[in-house]
Amino acid sequence: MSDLLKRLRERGWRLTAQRRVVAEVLAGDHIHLTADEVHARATERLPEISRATVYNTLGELVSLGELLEVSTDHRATRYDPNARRPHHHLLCDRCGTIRDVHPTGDALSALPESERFGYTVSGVELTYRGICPDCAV
Amino acid sequence: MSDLLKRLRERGWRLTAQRRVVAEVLAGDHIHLTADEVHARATERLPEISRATVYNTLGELVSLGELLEVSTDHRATRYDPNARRPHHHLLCDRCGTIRDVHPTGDALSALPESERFGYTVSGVELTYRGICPDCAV
DNA sequence: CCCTACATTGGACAAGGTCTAAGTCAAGGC
DNA sequence: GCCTTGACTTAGACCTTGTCCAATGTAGGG
Repeated sequence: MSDLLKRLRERGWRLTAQRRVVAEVLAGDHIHLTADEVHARATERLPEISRATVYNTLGELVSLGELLEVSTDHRATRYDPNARRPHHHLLCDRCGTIRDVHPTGDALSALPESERFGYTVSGVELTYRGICPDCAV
Repeated sequence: MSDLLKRLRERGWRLTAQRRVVAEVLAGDHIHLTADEVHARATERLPEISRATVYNTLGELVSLGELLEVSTDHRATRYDPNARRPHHHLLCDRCGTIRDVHPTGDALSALPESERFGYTVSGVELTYRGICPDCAV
């Protein structure tokens, strides 16, 4: 966490209370909050933080490569703090819970040249779908 | 296309002019329209069709398994008529164009038991990202 | 400790999508 | 062929998510 803040400082980030709180709220594994959830949790620690600042900060962290946007459905975008460790997602179709997973193999090389249509392919996202243990009752 | 309408009729779908037009608009390969685009094209053939009906019809086709929702970014959901033929997607990060692709291998079996967290895994989506030839200039 | 460029704020705005109440019509029964 | 009825459609209000802006506040270098 303090690593993150240090890295950002080195890149010229001005360290404000708001930005620190947003970074704190996002720390951890299997964390995939929406912007509004981030705002709600940030408000607990810093009541006067505004929605606009949360959106701004999330956007900055995404462009700095510290945060990943995950859009699993037509609802709110979720933010994934594990941008520095590559991984994929396992999603519960009932409750929407997301887990980080690490499949074997290399999905990128599974796309043959003939299926690339002239695109320069730079990455691949895998989203596994299923029902989580809590919803399986 | 008439196959689709026939299948739906057998499942108790009442066949209206609006539903027929929506189905017609979605026919074809590499078609990934947003709801508003569907509405715009449907309006050309049936000027009085409403937005609500387009949304209703798209939603019904999705639950019937005839249509796939694709949410690649934080923008409008796109609808993919190739739900009956399994495939994945290749997406241009600049202009958002989507192509249907068929990678080799079985991504489902690439997720080991230890990474399933007790979920019943039923499917997997692959989204390749890159730059399309038109944007590569 | 001051200055200033950068950050934050609240509220207006926009896009995508859902809901409702009232009117319309497909299709089965006669 | 016509009636009936419950499913379908409609317009528009409304909700949620996200963006933008002008005014205000403040981190951090000098």
